[in-house]
Amino acid sequence: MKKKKKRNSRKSLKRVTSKGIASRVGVSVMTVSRALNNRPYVGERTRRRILKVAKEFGYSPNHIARSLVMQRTETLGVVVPEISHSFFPEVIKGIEQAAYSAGYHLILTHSAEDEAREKDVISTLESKRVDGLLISTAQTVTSHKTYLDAIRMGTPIVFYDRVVTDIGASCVGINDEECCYMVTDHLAEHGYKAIAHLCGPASVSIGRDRLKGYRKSLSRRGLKLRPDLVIRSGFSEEGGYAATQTLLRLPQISRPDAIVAVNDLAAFGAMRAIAEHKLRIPEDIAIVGMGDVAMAAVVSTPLTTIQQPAFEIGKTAAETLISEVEGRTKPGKRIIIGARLAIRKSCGCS
Amino acid sequence: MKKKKKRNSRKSLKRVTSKGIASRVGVSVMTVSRALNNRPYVGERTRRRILKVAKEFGYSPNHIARSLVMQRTETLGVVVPEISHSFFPEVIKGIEQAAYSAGYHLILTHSAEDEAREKDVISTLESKRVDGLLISTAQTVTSHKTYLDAIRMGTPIVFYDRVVTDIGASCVGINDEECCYMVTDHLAEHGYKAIAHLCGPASVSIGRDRLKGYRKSLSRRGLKLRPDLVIRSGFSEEGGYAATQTLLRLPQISRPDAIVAVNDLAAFGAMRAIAEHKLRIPEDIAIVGMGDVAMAAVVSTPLTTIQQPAFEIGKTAAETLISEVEGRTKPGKRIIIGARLAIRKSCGCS
DNA sequence: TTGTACGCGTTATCAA
DNA sequence: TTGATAACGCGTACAA
Repeated sequence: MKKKKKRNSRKSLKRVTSKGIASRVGVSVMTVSRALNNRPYVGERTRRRILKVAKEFGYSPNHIARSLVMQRTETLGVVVPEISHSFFPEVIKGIEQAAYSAGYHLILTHSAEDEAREKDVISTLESKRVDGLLISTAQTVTSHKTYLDAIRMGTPIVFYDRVVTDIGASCVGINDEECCYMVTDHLAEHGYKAIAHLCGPASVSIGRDRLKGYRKSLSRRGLKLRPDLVIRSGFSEEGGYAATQTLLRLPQISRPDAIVAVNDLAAFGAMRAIAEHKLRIPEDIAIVGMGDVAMAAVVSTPLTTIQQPAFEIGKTAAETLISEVEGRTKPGKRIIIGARLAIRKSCGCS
Repeated sequence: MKKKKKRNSRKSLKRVTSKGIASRVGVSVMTVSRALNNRPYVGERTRRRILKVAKEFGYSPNHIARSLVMQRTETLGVVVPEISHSFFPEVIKGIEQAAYSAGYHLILTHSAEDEAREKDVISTLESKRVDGLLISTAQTVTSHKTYLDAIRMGTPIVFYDRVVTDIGASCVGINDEECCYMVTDHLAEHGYKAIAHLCGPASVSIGRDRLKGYRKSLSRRGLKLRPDLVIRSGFSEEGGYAATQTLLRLPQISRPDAIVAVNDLAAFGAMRAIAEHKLRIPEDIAIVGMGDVAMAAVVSTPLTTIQQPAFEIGKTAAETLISEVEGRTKPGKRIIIGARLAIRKSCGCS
C-alpha cells in the first residue's frame, strides 16, 4: 500500500474517496461502493467496518463522479423569468418540494425576461447535464429553437405558467383563456361597458390566451372590442402603470370604466396611475387582475383577481418532469390546474 | 478508426463529445479541447474547422466531466430557510446576479426552518461538490457542527441575514441590534411605555441581537423590562399572531401599548390578532416590524419598519463567497449592510 | 502546433 | 462474496 500524499492544491484536508476507505479497510473500491449504496453481495461484517470508517473520515460520496458514469445528475434546471414576481417564489417552493421528495436537486437560473439570457442559461444548464428543464418563458422570446434543441438532445422540458404547447413538451398552468374570460365577464355582467385590457406580449402563452378570454367575454356580451382599450403592458408593475397612463390620457368620453390587467402586478401599476390621477377605485374605474399574489388582498382597495395556485403549479410541473425523466410517462401533456375567481373590492361588484 | 455504436441507453441522440468532434475533424481530443477553450497552440484553420463541426453537431461541453478533473464545479449551494418569506426571493435575486456575472451557478435548497432538513441539504450540497455555501440558518438550529464540518472539509460558507459569527465564516447582514434599537427607541421616544417584543429564537442571530437592541432601548430610556411582554413568536405570520393573542389576553391594565415584532411577517400576524380583538392600530396599540417587505407599505395600516436591503445582502454575500472560493480574500469577515428606519402609520408617531 | 498517457471518483461487468 | 478493469468526458503534463 503505497500512499503518496501528492497534490495538496486546496488548503484543507483532502476529502476521502472510496479508494481511500478501501485501502484503510483493506478491501476493494467495489466492495466499498456496494456497502455505501446498500447493495447486496457484501459481507455483513465488511459492510459494518466500511460504514464505520466512512463515517469516521467524514466520507461524502462524490456526486460529480457518480453523475459522470451514471449519465444522470438527479438535478433539474429551473428557469424563472423574474424572481421578484411573488408568484414565482411560490412556484419554486412547489418545485422544490416535489424535487426534494424525489431526491432531485435544483439549479436555479434567472432569465430576467430576456431571450438572450434565457438562451444562455439553458445552454449552461445543458452543460451541467441536468436531467430535465422547468421553464417559464421570458417575456421577449420569439423563437423556440433553444427549447427544441434541448429536447432533441435528450433534455426533456416541462413548461409552467408561461407555456409553449406546440413543441411536444408538457405544460402545466391554469386555463388562461377561461380564467381571463371569467374575470372579464364578471365585470361585463355587472354592467361595465368600456372594459380595457392591459395585455402581455402575444408571443407568450398567457398574454395570448388571456387576451382571447377577454375578447370572448366582450363578444358574448355583445360589447364592441375597442382597439384603443387594448394596451400592451407586459407583466410588470411599471408596464401596468405606463399602459394605464395611456388609457387615462384618452378624452374623458372614451375612457374605460373598467380594466382587466393581465396579472396582478400590472394591476398594481394601474392602481398607482389611477391614484395619481385622483380617480377612485372602483367608483371611477374598476380594476381586476390575475394571479392573486399575497399583496392583492391587502392593498388599500383589495384586488379582485384569479386565484392561481402557484405552489401546486410548481409541484405538478416538477412531478411531471421527474416522471418523464424516469421514463414513467411520456411528454406532451397539457395539465390544467384549477383556478377560481376571488371577488374583492376593486371590481365594485359587491 | 473503429466507431462502434455501443450503448444507446437514452432514447435520444447521443451527445457529441470532444472525442467525437476530434475524430470527425481528424485531430486529437486535445486540439479540440484547446480550440473550444480558446487556448493557444491551435492552428487558426484547425480551430475554425473544429468550431464549425462543434456547432454543427450541437456540441455542449460536459461540465460534469470538467468539474471532476478540475475539482471545481463553479457552483454555489444556497440554503434558504423559507422561500415564501418575500425577503428571501429578493436575496436570491441578488445572489443570482453576482453569481451569474462571475460565471457561477446556483443550487437552491430549502431547509424549511428545520435543522434536520438543513443538515440533509448541506450534506447533499457537499456531495455535489459545490465550491461554496450561502446559508441563512434555520429557525430550529441548535448545533453548528454541520457548518464546521463543511468548512473543515474545504467548503467555505458565507452566512447571510441569519448569521453564525463564531466559527470563522464570513457573515453578511444588517446590524440587527442597532436596527432593533432604532425601531424600539422610535416608539420609546414618542412616549410609549409598555413596549412588547415578539422575539425570535435565541439560537438564531437575528433573534438574539434584535432582542438585545430592544433591551438596550428600554434600559436607556429607563423603562422596565417586563418579561411578560417578551414573547417568542418566531419569524412567521402565524407565530406573530399566536404571540399577540397571548399579549392581548393579559389583563387590560398590563397590556402593552406598543409592539416591536422581530420581523414584518410576525408584525402582520400581530396586526391580524389586533384586528380580531377590535383594537385599532396605532391608537390602541402601535406596532413596528423589521425587514420592509413589499407588503409592509401597502397593508391597510402601513407598517413602520426597518428597510433591510435584501438584494444587496444577497449580492454582497455571493460576491464575498466567490472571492473566498477563488482565494482572493480570507473568510471571517463581518459585513454590515446599511439599513434605515421607514416611518409609516402603524407606529402613530407622525 | 499537435498528440499520448494518465488521472479525476465513481459504477458496471465479468471473472475469481 | 469479492476484486480487477474498463468506462464516463475532460484537462494536465509532457513528448513529438
